[in-house]
Amino acid sequence: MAEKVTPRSEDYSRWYTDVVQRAELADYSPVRGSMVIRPYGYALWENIQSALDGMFKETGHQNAYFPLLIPLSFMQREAEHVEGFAPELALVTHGGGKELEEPLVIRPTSETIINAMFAKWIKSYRDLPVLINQWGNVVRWEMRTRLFLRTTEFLWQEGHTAHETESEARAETRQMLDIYARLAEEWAATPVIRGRKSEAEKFAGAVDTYAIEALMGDRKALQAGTSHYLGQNFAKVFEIEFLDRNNELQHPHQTSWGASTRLVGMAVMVHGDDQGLVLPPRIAPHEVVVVPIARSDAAERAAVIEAAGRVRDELAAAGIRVVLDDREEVTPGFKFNEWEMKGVPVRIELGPRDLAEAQAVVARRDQPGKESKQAFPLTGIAGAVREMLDEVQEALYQRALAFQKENSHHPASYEEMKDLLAESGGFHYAGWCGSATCEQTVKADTQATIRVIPFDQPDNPGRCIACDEPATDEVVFAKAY
RNA sequence: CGGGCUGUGGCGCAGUUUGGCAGCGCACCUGCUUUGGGAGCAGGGGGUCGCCGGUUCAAAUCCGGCCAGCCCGACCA
Repeated sequence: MAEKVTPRSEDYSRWYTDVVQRAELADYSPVRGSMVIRPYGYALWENIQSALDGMFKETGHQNAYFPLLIPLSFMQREAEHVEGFAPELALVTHGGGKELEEPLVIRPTSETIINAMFAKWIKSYRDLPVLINQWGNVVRWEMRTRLFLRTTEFLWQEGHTAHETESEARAETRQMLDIYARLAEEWAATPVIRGRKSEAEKFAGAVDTYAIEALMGDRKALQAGTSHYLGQNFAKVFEIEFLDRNNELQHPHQTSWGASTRLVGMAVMVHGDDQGLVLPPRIAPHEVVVVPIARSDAAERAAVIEAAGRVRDELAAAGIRVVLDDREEVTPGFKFNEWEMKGVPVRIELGPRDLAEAQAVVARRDQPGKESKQAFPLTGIAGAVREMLDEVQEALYQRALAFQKENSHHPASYEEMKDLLAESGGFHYAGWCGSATCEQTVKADTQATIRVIPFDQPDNPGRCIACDEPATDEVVFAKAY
């Protein structure tokens, strides 16, 4: 596989690109801006996917699938929506050797086609709520791309719901944002800030956009999931109407919400180190790798391999995702480095010395080096490893949380914020008067944008960091991906 | 789309200044010895030098054009 990666401190961008490729998460494809997700990266995505999918279903959503190709005219119905997406649309103009009468867009998101269908399906308040999710791919013609973080085509899920009332729809929006926050925090071990987007940052066509924002290792913010309250905007233009309980015609209130393979990039950037990936156990394709240390003596070798197989079976029986690396063509030292590159949370080494003492040597990925290795008795090893995996999960979260706190600032003045942003990035909590002008001023001066207006607000938001007028909210400024 | 860098076996590069047999390291294949932190030795396979054109006896090398990728900015999950 691979040797070393560019050190994180030397060049974070290159470090990220190196790690993604050398850990075999993804590779560049022949098509500009698009990527191939390799089996190891896809396994990671599948774990994220199944965690989310489970939470969606627990909250009453059903999966469905809508087509990739959307009539251009559908996209044009909602004015803000088309304006927002027009620059990044990919168009299909020919099919079957002929020019199409109407161009088709490759979906950048599916609000329009889904709502066109909702209009057919929703007639009565008894049809509501409609709670639908779709797993699929979308295409947005991006100028600058980065593996997982921004590619022309990416995988995601998009939820689309319709409700009788605004309050019900708004509650749905918040519920789904909470699910994204749980995914980030409980599964990906990444603390996030929950909040609302400013007018400038919100989804094209939404009334309100909510998002979770996480802090990456280079102190830049990453939007890790969004949830939109769409109001009746789409319902009106797609003529979705239902008869309410008073026999009156109404437009439903709607939501949409999405999270993408970007979450894979987030996990890489939050936890990785100079040895490569560091994966939170709950989303890691393999939670444990067993590496037998077998010398040439045939009998000894057979005994070690057999014992390693038993350890593997015992862990698997305990529900742990475990892999036995019994390759003979590479040395144990090579395997250690390779699995560290791939971020496997726990490694078990088993050699003749261990067999003699009925033990195995266990190493944690989040505590690199030989020093942190410890020996566990083979008896009851599955339980001990289970416990260690939980500790690793928690330790990764606590470390990321400490990093986020260290890099969250409450600048006393605009000058201070500008200096801090130029030096080191991070989250900057500051008052904002609510004007787009001040938002733009900050962006022009510092490249930082309002990432979120957090739900958690202080009693008094103080004064606007840019204009010093009384603030309406405390917001989080940061440079973002 | 602007600025910068780079295109030479799978990967990383040298060779380009001064035109003259296409090389090195890693990876790959075979064999033997190895195996507790990226093994050793021996043998072997693999490249129309990004593409098109020009100059020349001769082009990876000089000239013109084009294309692609990466990094930095404006747009975005």
